[in-house]
Amino acid sequence: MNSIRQYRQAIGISQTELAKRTKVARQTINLIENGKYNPSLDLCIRLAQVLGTDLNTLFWKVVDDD
Amino acid sequence: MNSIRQYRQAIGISQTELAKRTKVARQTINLIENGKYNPSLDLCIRLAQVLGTDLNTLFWKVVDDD
DNA sequence: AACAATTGTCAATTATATATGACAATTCAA
DNA sequence: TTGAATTGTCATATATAATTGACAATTGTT
Repeated sequence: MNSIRQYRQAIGISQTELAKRTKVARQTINLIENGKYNPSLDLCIRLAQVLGTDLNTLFWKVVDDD
Repeated sequence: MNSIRQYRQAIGISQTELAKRTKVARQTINLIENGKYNPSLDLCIRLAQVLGTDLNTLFWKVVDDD
């Protein structure tokens, strides 16, 4: 689905630590990693910044149309 | 702020039409164009698709750090 | 000037993202 | 195999995204 977990583990931090750095609750991170909901743009941007990547890489799924 | 209005006008459609195509209320489009709030990721993705662009182009503001 | 289409905005409501606290399940090192 | 850290999940509460309807302000056309 999305690749937040992989980026998080790549920098070796826990959900708790990622939550702290992006200023949300740990449960929010958990739900997002498990694809259970739909974060706000602001949070997506904070996630991308903290994970050292960008919006497209984290959230843009190319849909091929044939 | 963001460049949704420019992309919308580039394809020559009204807020009402963009709202219809992204399946939200016109007021929602208006608020987003005027930077008054924080859309959901799902909506950001629909906007990027309808406007023929991508998340980074619409919403990723590069912060230079020096 | 008059009219139509578009945009800005307000108030009230509904849907849902996010918070908080708590606890069970799992993973992993001692 | 015990215990600590991490993760999954539940229930309740709060903040805010998004809807609906309506109307004023603006822009564009004839």
